[in-house]
Amino acid sequence: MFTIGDFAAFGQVSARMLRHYDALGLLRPAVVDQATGYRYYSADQFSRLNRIVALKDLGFSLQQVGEIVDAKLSAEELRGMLRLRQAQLEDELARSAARLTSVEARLRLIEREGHMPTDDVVLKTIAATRVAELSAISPSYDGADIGPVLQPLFGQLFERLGAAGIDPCGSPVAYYEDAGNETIRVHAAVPVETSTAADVDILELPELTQAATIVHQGDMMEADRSMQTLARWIEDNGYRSQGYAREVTLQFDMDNPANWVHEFQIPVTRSS
Amino acid sequence: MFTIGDFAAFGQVSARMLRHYDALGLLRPAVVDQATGYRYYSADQFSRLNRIVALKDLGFSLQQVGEIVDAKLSAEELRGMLRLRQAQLEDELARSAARLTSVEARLRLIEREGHMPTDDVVLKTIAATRVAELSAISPSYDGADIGPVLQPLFGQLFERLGAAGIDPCGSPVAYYEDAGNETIRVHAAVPVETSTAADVDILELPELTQAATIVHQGDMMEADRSMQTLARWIEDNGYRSQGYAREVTLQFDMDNPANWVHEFQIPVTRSS
DNA sequence: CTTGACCTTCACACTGTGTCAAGCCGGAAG
DNA sequence: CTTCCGGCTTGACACAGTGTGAAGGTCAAG
Repeated sequence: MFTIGDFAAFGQVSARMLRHYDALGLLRPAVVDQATGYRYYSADQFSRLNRIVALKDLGFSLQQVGEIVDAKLSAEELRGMLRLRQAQLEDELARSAARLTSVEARLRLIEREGHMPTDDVVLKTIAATRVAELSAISPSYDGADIGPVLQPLFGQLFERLGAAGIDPCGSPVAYYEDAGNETIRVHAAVPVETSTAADVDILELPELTQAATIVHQGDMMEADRSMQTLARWIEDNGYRSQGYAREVTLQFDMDNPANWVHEFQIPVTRSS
Repeated sequence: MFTIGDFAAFGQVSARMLRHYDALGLLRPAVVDQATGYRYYSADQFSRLNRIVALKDLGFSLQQVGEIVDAKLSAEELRGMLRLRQAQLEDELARSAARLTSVEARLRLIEREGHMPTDDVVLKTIAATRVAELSAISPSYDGADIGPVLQPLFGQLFERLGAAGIDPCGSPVAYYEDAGNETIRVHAAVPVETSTAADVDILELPELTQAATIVHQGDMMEADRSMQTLARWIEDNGYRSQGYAREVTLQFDMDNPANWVHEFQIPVTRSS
């Protein structure tokens, strides 16, 4: 017979936990003194304690541990749980590795620049969106060329939507495609509910399962700065860009570009 | 200006969390309507939100995130935190990998035997212990040879301790060393507080930083079964044994070996 | 009998997040 | 202008596993 303290010390758990297991019915003391309430454990209960500890160390919850040790599960169910746990652990492993890469990237960055970045890149999922859009050709990828094409395009888009009585239901999005001969096709889009409209193209922007995003504040002439931060992040964190970037306009001020806020989104995949 | 719902949807967090961050002072809405209490966020707050999310994704706690984004930390402290986090992540990674190995080992075992083992191996740390001991030579490692040497040895040990008025303060431990010529030296030890004694050897059993342990119930003649389970576990889980095993007697019944309970402890290290 | 170590129960704390309930508010439709 | 729905507010409870502390009873040794 062991007192709770002795049993705990030998079993590498705290007495607190033994009481907890008792309360959960996971491991009942062999004897409880009726008068004093003292718990006493027998030596052969170490087996059960060890099963519990072993299972818990595998990362199962106490409830799952309970189901497993009390053999409420068939071998088949058990296999299932273990496989599930295996998958979870593989996932966890990948996630930890990615975090580690990110932390290391940040350390490198801090060594290089002497401070932490204030514009932070975030990985997110962007849902598919139905948009109304217009497009046009710009002579180059240069911000100085794109602006004069894009802005009137948005003007026209909103004008036509207004005329058709269609309301935008989200923030405007711009994106670009190679159009050959060094030119690019500029798309001005805005989320809508309707699926038909006369003067504008209605289409579905596909989901981006994983997109690296950064918020850019200020004039689009300085977009390069943010795009470079983004590009470096993607490389440093072990991703590869895949497809065209999108620019979401979060705040627009006709008079003062310094007040603009955009989010850049680049679809990425893990590079192996 | 974004309502909490819009801000949340775009920032990939829940409105619940934004309220939480508000309460923590981590991210205050740009405007709170005094009359209604409605929170309104400005577009440029996405930067801060993203910093928070990025840091949180690195695995920092909200409190740490708060310290970091509010720049209460020098670059040096920041580096420190990142390094610490890096170490933690490496640790986590190793732990996850070990768990994964264990889960896989268990799956193999279940495939092989059709059920889960009921005797579970647990990895633990065993603290250094001061013991009083006697030793003798046994002709072989065979249980049939060891028993007749060990039992009288323990008898003698307890007798001498009793005569010297020294009380054991823990469970008896046996261990074995090669003594050349196929023989082994058998040690019978028991923890004590004193550091001097006449008739017995007093020494310190070294700490076992990592020991694979299993509880064996019943006669020591069947110890092989448990030892084999232990050996297989060590191999399957990517460890290597290192040094001599110890047997701790947790329950002893003079008359009925079936009631005996022992724990076997084998020091191990991760095999690369 | 006293003392000190150990036991009892009960309760609160942490972290990050979900969810529920009761009630107010904003905007659109009738 | 009313009515209605969806979104907002606060407050609370919950989860899982563990630590900690208080208030009080018990065991064993001196």
